[in-house]
Amino acid sequence: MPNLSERFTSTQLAEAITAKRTGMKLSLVDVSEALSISKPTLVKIEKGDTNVQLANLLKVMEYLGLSFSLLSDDATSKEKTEVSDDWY
Amino acid sequence: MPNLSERFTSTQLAEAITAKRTGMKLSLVDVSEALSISKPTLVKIEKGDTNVQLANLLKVMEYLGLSFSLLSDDATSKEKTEVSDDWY
DNA sequence: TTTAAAAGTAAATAATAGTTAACTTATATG
DNA sequence: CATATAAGTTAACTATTATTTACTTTTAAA
Repeated sequence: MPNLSERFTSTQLAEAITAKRTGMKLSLVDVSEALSISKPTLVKIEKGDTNVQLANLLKVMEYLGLSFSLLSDDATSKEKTEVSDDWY
Repeated sequence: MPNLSERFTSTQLAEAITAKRTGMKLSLVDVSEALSISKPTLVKIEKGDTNVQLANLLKVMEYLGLSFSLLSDDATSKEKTEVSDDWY
């Protein structure tokens, strides 16, 4: 059973993107051309550089079928809790 | 029971950030000064504008105790699955 | 209602990410 | 090995985001 409350670091995110892209047999140029972003920018994203536009990261993730869910450190409990619509 | 496979949109992320900040009784200026980012940038983030630096978003999230987990659309199943270390 | 604090906006400038084009390693594969 | 494809890098230039400062609007409390 996967640990659903695991935080993701930007490095892990970058690794997951590369893994998903290569698993889909897509080259950097395949993806960069499909999304109209440059290869150096895509390389930055896959290196875990956080000095990139959020919009570019989201385009890449959507194209590869990756998405986020959000976790909130809850001060009142020891566990991190999933943020849902009725959370706030 | 929270739905752990729920995708988050950038709008929902923005709303969660504002909710967490106000819940912590912090003003925009409190956060922007603590993180050395400008108030207009923080407002952009809280409006769900994705044309912001990932680094700035992550700083805000970390400060407020929010983090991501990653979901992968798995082509072989109907469910989205959590990305874990042994996923790729 | 007056005041103060916070939220939100705007415009000019500064800072920096993104693009392009070319080049250099790597990694297969015939 | 030789060749082709992909990965990764670099530098000059362009495009865009971030900052600063100031202002307007909203909210809430006295």
